[in-house]
Amino acid sequence: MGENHFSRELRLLTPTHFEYVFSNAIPSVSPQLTLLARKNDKLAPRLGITISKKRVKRAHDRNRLKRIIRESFRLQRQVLPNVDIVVVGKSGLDKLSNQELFSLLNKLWKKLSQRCA
RNA sequence: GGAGUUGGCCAGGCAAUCGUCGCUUAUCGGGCAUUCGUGUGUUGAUAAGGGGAGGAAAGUCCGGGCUCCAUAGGGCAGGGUGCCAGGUAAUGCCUGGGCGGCGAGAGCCGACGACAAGUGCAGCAGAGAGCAGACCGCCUGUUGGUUAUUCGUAACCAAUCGGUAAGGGUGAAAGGGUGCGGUAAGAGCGCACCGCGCAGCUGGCAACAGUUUGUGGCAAGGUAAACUCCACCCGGAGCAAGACCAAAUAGGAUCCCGUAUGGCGUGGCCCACGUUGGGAUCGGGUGUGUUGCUUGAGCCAGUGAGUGAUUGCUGGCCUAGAUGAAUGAUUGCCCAAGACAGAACCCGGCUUAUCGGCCAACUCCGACU
RNA sequence: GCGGACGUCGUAUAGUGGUAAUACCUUAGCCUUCCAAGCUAAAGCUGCGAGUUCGAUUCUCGCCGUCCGCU
Repeated sequence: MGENHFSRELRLLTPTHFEYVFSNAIPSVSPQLTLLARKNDKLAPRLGITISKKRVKRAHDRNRLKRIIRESFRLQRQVLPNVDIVVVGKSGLDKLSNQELFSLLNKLWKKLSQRCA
């Protein structure tokens, strides 16, 4: 297995996982995105994404945003501590270009790893 | 060459690196089940191979398949469709035809049955709006007045009893059109032509068309996306349907109602059919399990039938199946510079969004031969 | 994914084919020393696009938006 893989162990899969994060989270906020994190007992960080239909209307855009968030997480995974992260999309998220979203996420990952360290 | 109409097709490409979801094969390791054992099944990791969104995947507006309720049966209610014929699993779709409208043409558009069955509706304006109606006007008569007079009356004015649908005016709409006759003035009152209805005949499966036929006699005004009538169609719910596994809408406790001409069984009511209690609360326990899930009214090619939609036969092909949900990111090159946009049970249509490009057939205009 | 309901002044609601109504709000005036209350007046709406009709908020169709229910 390569170093930058992204398999099912690295995702939040069930509502109980999400509840765990929401109940006691360390935030990292920007106008378009909110990141919530909480330390887990695993050996790697895990990612969950919520973007509601109300915030981003088109399925096509929701898929695009989720792909880019996953891709960014995959590339920055080695830098992150062992935490569960939930990415919450907000209104206006679909206005960002791919480049803008990547740089925004990089900032937020760094902020999170500082706070959780 | 320009302008246009119709039908069909494509939906950026290539390379490198990293990554994602199924499938197949191989290797490795562990657990479980089974076996005396080899082994087999299941599961995990790695590697390789091959596959992985659309023409609209969208809206959910129709029609079906499939599943459960009864094998979905009868009636009422309700809803839908609406020129004719054909196609289809079926349709509100498609094809061909008819009729009407638009266009110079190729072509395009049309909820296009019935108001000479019944009931209703039409504000304001206007005299009158429904087996109509007299405001102005036109005309006969009567009465009164004035003028003229051949003393019989005549003309004009006013009032009034009537007649009249030609003209004016109102309105979205005022009960055929033109001409001649006719009349006090008029009028389908009569006649001619045109238009219209009904019947016959001819052509056509039919819608409908034609008619040098007969007849009516000018009505039967408009409106059915008003009720309604006529013809045809429709049982309800939806994969969060449903099925399987485990104790699993279970089993248990308490209370209330009911005890059969009753209750329940899925979505209006009655019948019929099936079944035999129903409801509330408490307590306990528990899945984001497996399946349904992709081979299908499937696609491609050839050929036969048909004007066509479509369909018969033969051969070939397998082309997403996720379940917090997969096609992406970065870089480089090329060009016509990339729009709208992401499957969630599956098909057939319709509608809506959409950068551009290609092909075929046809129409009109111009030039040349 | 499936099913259902609703769009009328800034807000909450009426309106069954003929000039779109009511209350609060807003603005102006009167009243008051001033404010509030009260009185008077004004302004401001049928989600969008087609169709039927003489005429559409109303009837029909298509879009757009909002809300609700079903693991």
